[in-house]
Amino acid sequence: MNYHGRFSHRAASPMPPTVLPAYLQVKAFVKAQIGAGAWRPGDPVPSEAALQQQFGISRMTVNRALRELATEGLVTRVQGSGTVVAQLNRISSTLAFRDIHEEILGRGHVHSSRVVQTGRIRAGAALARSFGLATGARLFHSVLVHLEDGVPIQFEDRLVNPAAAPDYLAADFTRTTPTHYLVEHAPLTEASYSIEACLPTEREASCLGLGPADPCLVMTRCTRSGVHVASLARLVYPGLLYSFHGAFQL
Amino acid sequence: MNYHGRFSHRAASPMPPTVLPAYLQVKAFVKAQIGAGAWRPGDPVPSEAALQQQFGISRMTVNRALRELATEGLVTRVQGSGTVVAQLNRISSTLAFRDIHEEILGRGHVHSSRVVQTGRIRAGAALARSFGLATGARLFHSVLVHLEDGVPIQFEDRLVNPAAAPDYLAADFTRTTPTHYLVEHAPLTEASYSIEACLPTEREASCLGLGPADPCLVMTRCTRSGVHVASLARLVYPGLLYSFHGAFQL
DNA sequence: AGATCATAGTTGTCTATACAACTTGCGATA
DNA sequence: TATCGCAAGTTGTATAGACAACTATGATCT
Repeated sequence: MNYHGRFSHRAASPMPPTVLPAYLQVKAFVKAQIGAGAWRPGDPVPSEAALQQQFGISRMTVNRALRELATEGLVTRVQGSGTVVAQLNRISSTLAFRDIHEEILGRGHVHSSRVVQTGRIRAGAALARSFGLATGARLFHSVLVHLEDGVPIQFEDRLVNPAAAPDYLAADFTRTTPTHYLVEHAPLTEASYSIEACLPTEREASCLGLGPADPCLVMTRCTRSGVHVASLARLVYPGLLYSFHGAFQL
Repeated sequence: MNYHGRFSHRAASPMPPTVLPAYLQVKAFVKAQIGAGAWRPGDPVPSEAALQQQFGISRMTVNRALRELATEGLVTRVQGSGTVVAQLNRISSTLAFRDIHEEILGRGHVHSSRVVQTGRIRAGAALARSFGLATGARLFHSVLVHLEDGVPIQFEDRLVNPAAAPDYLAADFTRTTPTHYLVEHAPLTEASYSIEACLPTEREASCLGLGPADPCLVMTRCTRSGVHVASLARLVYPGLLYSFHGAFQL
C-alpha cells in the first residue's frame, strides 16, 4: 500500500486537521478501551499484526503507536510475548520545575530578588562527600530571597562547586538567578530532588516574613554537570503561599 | 542499503549487547554534545539529512532518534524550520505515585491500615461543584490511617462519587486500599494534584501521633473516571518522616 | 516423565521511498 | 519599495519489506 490521502487539506482559515494521523488513531483507540475499562490491567492488547489488519495500515505505524503507549506507561511490551495493559496503580506525571524567574513571569507577576549573602566556605566532611571533594575544599555560597510582586516566595540557599562554575560569585544575582547562571555556564546532565515539609530556621523565617511555627515546603536539589556535582540547593517556600502542581491524563 | 549486521550475536552468557541500536547511537551523540556544552540551548541540531549522512543510516532511523529526544524535552523541532537544542531552564522529571501499599512493600516494610471512619455525607455547594453534582448530593466518605511497620505515615481523607463506584463502602479497607479499589472499579482517565505544606488539623495530628505544630506534607488529589469526578482525596504525611523524591537524567 | 528441538507468533530494529506540510529566503513583479 | 510567488530545505507521516531476537507451545526423542 502506498500513501493515499489519509490527510485532508486544511481550509484557508486556521482549522484543526479533520483527520487524525493513523498512529494517533490507534493510540486513541487503545486509550479508549483502557479508559472505558474494557481492557483491564494485565489484559492482552491485540498484536501489531492484528491492529494492522483492523486499521488497514502498515505494521510500522502500529508499532509506533504501541511503542509510544509503552513509553507513556500505558502498556507493557515484551519481545516475543506480546503487549498487555500496564498496571496503572502508579499514577505517573511529569512534574516540571522552571526557573523561579520564569515561573513568576509566567503567572504574569513581577519577580525581584534580594541577595542576603554571598561568599566562600570550606566544606565539612559530609558536604565534601556530597560534592566528591576533599574535606576543607572551598565552595561558593549564595543566599537569596525571591519575591513575587514584592512578597517573599522562595528562600534559596545554594552551594556551588567552583570546578563547575569558577566565576559564579561574579554574577549579579539581582539580574540573573543562580539557576539561570548555572544552566548557562554548567550544562546540566543530572539532577535529583526531594520535597519535604519543615519548619523554617530562624533566618529563613525572618527572610520570608514568617513566624517560627509556619510550615514550609522545602525542596533540596542536587545538580550535576558532567563529572562534577555542580550545586546543592535548599529552596524554602512558605507553605501557605506556595504549592506544587501536576496533572495526569490518560 | 539493507540490513547488514549492525547487531552482534550475544555470547552464551548473559552479556549486554556490544553494539547499540543505531537510533540510540544518534540519541547518545546528541545528548553528549548537549551535556558537554558544545551545543547550547537555542543552537541548531544537524538536520535529519545531515545526521543520516554522518551515521550512514536511513532517515527514518534518524527521525526516530530526534523525535524521541523531542518528547524527552531535550530538543525542539519545528516542521519546515529545523531542530534546535531546547531551553533546559526547566528540569522536568516524572514523579510517580504508587499505591501506598505497594510503595511501603517496595521499601521492604509492612503495611497496615486503620479505618477511622466510613459513611455518607451530603455535598455542600463547593464540594458539589467540584464533583459536578447538585448541592446536597450524597457522597461516600472514608478516613483511614496507613502505617508503615506500625508507624503512622499517611492520613487519608477521601470523598468518592457514588456514580463512579457504587459499592465503595462495601470494600474492606483493611485488606485493599481505597486507591486500589478505585483503580479496579473505576478506571482512571485523569488526575490532578497539588503538594503543599500545612499544619495538621486536630484529628489528623492525633491520628498521626503528631503535635499541633509539626509540619505536614499534604497532597490533594482529584481523580476522574470518564465523565465523572471519581474521587477527591486529602493525603497528609508527617513532614519529618516522609518526602517525595525524583530524579532527572539527560 | 523429562529433556530437547522445531516452529509459529510476537516485538525490535532498519531500509528505501514517497508524499504532505511547513518555513525561509530569494527573485520576479507590480 | 513592497508584495507575491516560487523553490529549496526541513520535519511529519506512511508504506512494504526484511531480518533479528525473543517467547511459548507442542512434538519428538530418550
